[in-house]
Order: sequence, then structure tokens, then C-alpha cells
Amino acid sequence: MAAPLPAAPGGSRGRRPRRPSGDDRERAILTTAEDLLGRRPLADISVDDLARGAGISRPTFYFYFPSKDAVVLALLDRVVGEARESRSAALRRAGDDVRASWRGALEAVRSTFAAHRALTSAAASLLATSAEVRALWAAIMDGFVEETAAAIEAERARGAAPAGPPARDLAVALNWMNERVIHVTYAGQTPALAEDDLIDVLLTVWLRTVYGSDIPGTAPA
Amino acid sequence: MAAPLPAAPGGSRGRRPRRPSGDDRERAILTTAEDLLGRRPLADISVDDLARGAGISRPTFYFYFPSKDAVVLALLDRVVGEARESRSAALRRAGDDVRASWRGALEAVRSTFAAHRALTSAAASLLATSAEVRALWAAIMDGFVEETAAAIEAERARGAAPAGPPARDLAVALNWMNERVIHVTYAGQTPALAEDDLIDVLLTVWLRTVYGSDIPGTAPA
DNA sequence: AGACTAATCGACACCGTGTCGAGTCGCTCG
DNA sequence: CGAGCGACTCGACACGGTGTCGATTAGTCT
Repeated sequence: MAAPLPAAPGGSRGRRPRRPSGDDRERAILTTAEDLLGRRPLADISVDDLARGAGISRPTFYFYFPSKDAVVLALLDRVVGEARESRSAALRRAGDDVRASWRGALEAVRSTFAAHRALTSAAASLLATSAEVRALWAAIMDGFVEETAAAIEAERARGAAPAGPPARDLAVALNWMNERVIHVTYAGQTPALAEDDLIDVLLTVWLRTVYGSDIPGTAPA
Repeated sequence: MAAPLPAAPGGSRGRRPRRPSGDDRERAILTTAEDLLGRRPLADISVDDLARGAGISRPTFYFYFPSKDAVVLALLDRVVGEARESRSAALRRAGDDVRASWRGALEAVRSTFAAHRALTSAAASLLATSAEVRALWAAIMDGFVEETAAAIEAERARGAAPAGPPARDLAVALNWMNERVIHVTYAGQTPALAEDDLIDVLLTVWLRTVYGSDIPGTAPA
């Protein structure tokens, strides 16, 4: 995971504070951020809050992170890796039960998001303002799309799925659908799905899109 | 110096009041906002920019709008109405060609978004911070979902569409998919679809979801 | 011990927001 | 006509947040 993590001055990441727990500070900032995000939206958290929470002064905060956003980015980086890995694993753990394999991929992403609702909301709000967050998000979505497209193509190749639009295009649509539906559902917005129905509904759309025909019955006279 | 945007609204009609009327000012603020949003993101536009663009001072701005967000909300309100209406019309203009009817609904939303990319991006960034914008957005999505669910149920009732998850649940997923895919595509983010393929891909997913079966072929031994 | 470096923070400059109070303008009514 | 009113305007200010600079301390390394 080589994302633009916060490095203080020089390029390489070598800072190893010996005595007074300098690296602890970084961790303290991170956990403070996670904690505060659970209580109020990112916009209502100032650098000062983060600093005080970590037991340091505001200027000192800037020794560790270039900005508030960078903290969220660092947090996000971890979670994104988690999601990616757990999803790939689920997809690889396919076996012969195709349906279970798709379900596993959906479930992997869902559970990761669910475990980090607060962070996810913060990320969503940065999506609009931070190019770095946008890049990170694009990267993970790209990975999902790539993987999904490959799976669709494999299914088409073995004759299980019908032809249609480019696999990648379907994958783009399906993965963004997931992103949004999962997000609104866990962020408590509307219109959303019930948390318990989430996976079933998404899975239905995925399966019908990948395997289903798109020829509607003609209208009755 | 500050050059007020639309100084003389036209008329060969004589004798406007020396001072431009309040309505003119309000309109000037709105058009300034629209104009500036075409050049830079909302976050880079200050109340002062809006005020100067409209030829008034910053405090005067607050006479017309309570905040920068309220301006975007006002703009958004118009566009949302437009989208809603044009989509309902398309859906009502159905006729017996079911496929064309679905396509029309998709196209209606697409073209409205496309005609107001800048505003849409601004709205997206406020989604995180403004409860009013969130409410407005939720309202329009709710309307879409309601309409979509009714259409799906009608198709099921006449035997054209198979049973499955509640129509409303499918409608939620499909409409959020549209929202997101259209947004990333027109905002130039990734992964996105080509603008020309947008409708075809979305339509495929919609049709397969509404009319298709979700039973994948079993894997070969 | 002297030198060097990571870490720390007080103080400051800056920017954007929102409000207050003191006006101005043009209209209407007695 | 001129007094009064309500719509409108803006200079000045208070506030809260950001990011930076320079001085200072505390440990580490010859």
C-alpha cells in the first residue's frame, strides 16, 4: 500500500522517535480522529480537537500530518486495503458455487464498510474537496471493476452468461451501485434499504445483470 | 473595479428605479453563482466572490441569502424540479413500447444532469455538509424510486416481469446506481463510462434486473 | 562537552464567515 | 411638502479556523 501517507520533511519514511514516544503521537492522532469521527461529522472536527485529543499542541500536530484531511486519508488507506483484500479473497475462494462466490464478494465489501461507517462518511465528504481521497477512492473502485469485469468475462467464456455490453461497463455500473447503496444505507440516508436486505437485493441485481436476459416481455394488446 | 454583471435587464421600457430592485439583485447572485461554478469548485468560491459578482457588498449578500449554501440550494431546487418533471413525462409518455419507455426515463435524468454538470458537482459536495441539500436530494430520489417501483409492479402484475425482491428495493438500487454512474461520468471521475455508452449500459442493467432471471448456469465439472 | 536533530509550542499573519448598527433611498400618506 | 417607514446598503468588527516561523527543549551521537 504505497499511498501518499504523511511524511514530515524528507522523502523517505525513517522517523523513529527514540524516547518520548513520537510514533505513539502519530497513533494517538489517528485513534483520536477515529474516535471523534464516531461522535460528530468531520466538518465539526478541527485540527485543534485532534491535537488536544492526542495530547499535543496544534502546531505540533502539523509536525505529524500536513492537514486534517491527511489524517482521514491515512485512516482510509488502511480500510481500503482491508476491503480490497477481503473482497479478492472471497472472489478467489469461489469454488463451483457461482452464486455463493458473488455473494461473498458483496458481503466482503459490505462488512468492511459497515465496520467503519464513520470513516466512510468522512471520506465521502472529502471526496468533494480532496484530490488525494478522490484518487484513493478511484483506485479501489478501479480494482473492484477490474476484478468484476474479469469474472463476468470468465462466465461468458464458459457459456454461463449471455453476451451484452462490455463486461467492464457492466462492472462499472454494478460497483458504483454497491458503493452508493451501501453508503446511503449505513449513513442512514434515504431512500435506502434495510440493512438485512442489502446483500440479497444487490445480489439479485448483480446476478440478473450478469446472467439474465434483457428482453422484456412485450406489452399485452 | 467591480463590474456588476447584468446591469440593465433589457427593456426599452423606460424608467427603472435608480437602484436595481431586490429581485434583480437576487437574480444577479444566482447567475453569478452559476457562472462561477462553471469555473471552479464550490469550495473555492466565497461569499465575497458571489457578492462582488453581483455588484454588492458582502453584508448585502446576507440580506438576500442566509449563506453560500442557500444559493446553491435555490439553484438546485429549479433543476430538481426540471428533472422530476421531465422524467415523469417520459415515463407517462410510455405507450406500448416498454423498452422505449424505460429508456426515456433514463434519458430524461441523464440530460438534465448533463445540462447542469457544475451545479451537480456543487450539490454533491454539499451533500456531506448541508442537511437541506440532503433533504432535497432525498426527496427527488424518493420520487424516482416511487415511480420506478410502481412501474416494476405494473410489469409484474401483467406477467411481463418475474417476481423477486420487493419492487421498491430494486428501485432503490437501480436509481442510486444511475445517480452515481451519471455523476462520475459527467464529473470526469474514474472508473466511469463513456458518455455515449451511458444510457445503453444503464438500460441493460435496468431491463435485466426488472425482467431477467437470476439463476446462473451451474459451473461445469 | 559540544554538536546535531527530533520534537514542541507561543505567537502571529491570514482568511472567510456572519452580525450589528448606522446610515441612504424612494415611496406613501397626512 | 415633509415626516415616516420599510426596503436596502455597507463599514467595521468579533470570531473561529488554518498554517507558518522562530525560539526552545530534550534526548542522541560522537
